[in-house]
Amino acid sequence: MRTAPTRARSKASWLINKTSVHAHRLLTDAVAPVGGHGHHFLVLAALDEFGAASQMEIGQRIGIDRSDTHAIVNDLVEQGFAERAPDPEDRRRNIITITDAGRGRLAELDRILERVQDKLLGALSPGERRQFVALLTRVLDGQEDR
Amino acid sequence: MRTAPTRARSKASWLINKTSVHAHRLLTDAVAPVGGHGHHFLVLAALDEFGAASQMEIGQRIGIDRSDTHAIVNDLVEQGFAERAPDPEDRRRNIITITDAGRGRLAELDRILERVQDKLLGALSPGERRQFVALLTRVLDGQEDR
DNA sequence: CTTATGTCAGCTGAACTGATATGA
DNA sequence: CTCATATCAGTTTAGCTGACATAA
Repeated sequence: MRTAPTRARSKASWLINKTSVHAHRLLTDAVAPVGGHGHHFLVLAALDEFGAASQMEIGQRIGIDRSDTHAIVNDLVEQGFAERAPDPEDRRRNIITITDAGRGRLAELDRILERVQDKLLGALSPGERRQFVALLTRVLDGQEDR
Repeated sequence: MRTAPTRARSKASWLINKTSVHAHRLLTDAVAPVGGHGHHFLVLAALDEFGAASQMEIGQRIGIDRSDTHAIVNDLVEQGFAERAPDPEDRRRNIITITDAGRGRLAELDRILERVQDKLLGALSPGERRQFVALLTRVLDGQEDR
């Protein structure tokens, strides 16, 4: 069954929004059993990839609000996946560091997200998936360079 | 500037969600001056393309909740873009019909969305846009056939 | 003084849930 | 009785805004 009128289907913005709803649901469903939200993965991934950072930096890297970064870091610290310490060089800042437990958690989330990816892109061949991700990345970059 | 860690970037679900936020903002910004929301376009488009329908049918066609369909149809009726009348054959139902004013509004929204599309996919060539939409459509269809 | 960072409280819109009334 | 449809009220969550304290 076609779930939408073809003229609406031709609008990429609608397609993206709808797909995003599915993606989000797949992700939250997959992550729920281990407790935690999608943003936890992003923050841990940023810490693992770029090293310890201030909350401001983390938020900018992954494109989330500083208020939300604050809350997520709180969660991670509470669960022992990250540590928050004042920056001796700039006492306005907190330096956030990923712990060993955090790296373990990250690996776990990574596996989960890999499965989500498979479910989401199940209709595409490996080559098409790469193409799709490449196109999406360019679209997103185009938006963020505004 | 890269706005996200590469390992997170490699997750299509994150890319889609982020792009969706941009798309949504572009759309609401573009539609705001004429008053109305993105869903108004979808409902009008569905009515124009498939003809008068019950609210249930409309909601299913464009994939939105019955409660929200109700509210949107209220708006459209209030603005004179659609009419709601009881179905003589099944008095549980309302038959929603698009008006001439509604068709005019639809054309207007269509032009606006075309410009949104251009802004959103500005980084892609015409051929790439077609490819992108085709891939997105297949991903979405794959999700909806669950 | 201005600016950057962190923290907190609250707002808004989207998607959804549950309850209810009515009619098939 | 059940099921489908419409309506309404309320929940949840993401993304965001504004205010404020602290320190550069």
